[in-house]
Amino acid sequence: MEAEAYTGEDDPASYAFSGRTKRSEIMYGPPGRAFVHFTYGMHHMLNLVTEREDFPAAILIRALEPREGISLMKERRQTEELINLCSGPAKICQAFGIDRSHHGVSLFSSRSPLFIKEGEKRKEGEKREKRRQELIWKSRIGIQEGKERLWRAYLKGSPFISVK
DNA sequence: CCAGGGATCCCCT
DNA sequence: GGGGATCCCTGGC
Repeated sequence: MEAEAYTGEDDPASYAFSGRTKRSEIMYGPPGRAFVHFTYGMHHMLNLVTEREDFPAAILIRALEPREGISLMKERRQTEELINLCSGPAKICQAFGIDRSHHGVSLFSSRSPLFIKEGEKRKEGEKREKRRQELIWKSRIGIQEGKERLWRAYLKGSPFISVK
């Protein structure tokens, strides 16, 4: 529902800005791996490594619409508000139980403890999407820069995002 | 070796 | 709208 791109060594907000370090190393690896980042002493954030090997890039998963496992997510997040379960990068990790143990796992493999799955086809009788949902591109959250990089994308009209 | 700061969230005012 | 919680990577000395 909402994600941000961090790409290249010339992106000041990317951990690859200062080149290959222990922290940024995974961004130089093959695409499809989980990059779990720990910050502010208490929060995890989930990224998907993208681009070819040796080119540092990742997508930060910032928000999504909860579909399954709602009750477990509510318990982990200590809230009854559906809208508050996954409306932020650290909230997602809390709701899904993602931590550093997931760092480096393949998000493309169904054998992983965490992976991306193609969406189910709509069931008979369910409302069919008339057209592709439109993406809105804005500047990234928490990054101090102008509008030179509109690298945050979210589904237009979705209530399940972190910031309007 | 140590200080600074961070891709956040929650609670208070 | 502001501050605290609280870990760890990075860079500078």
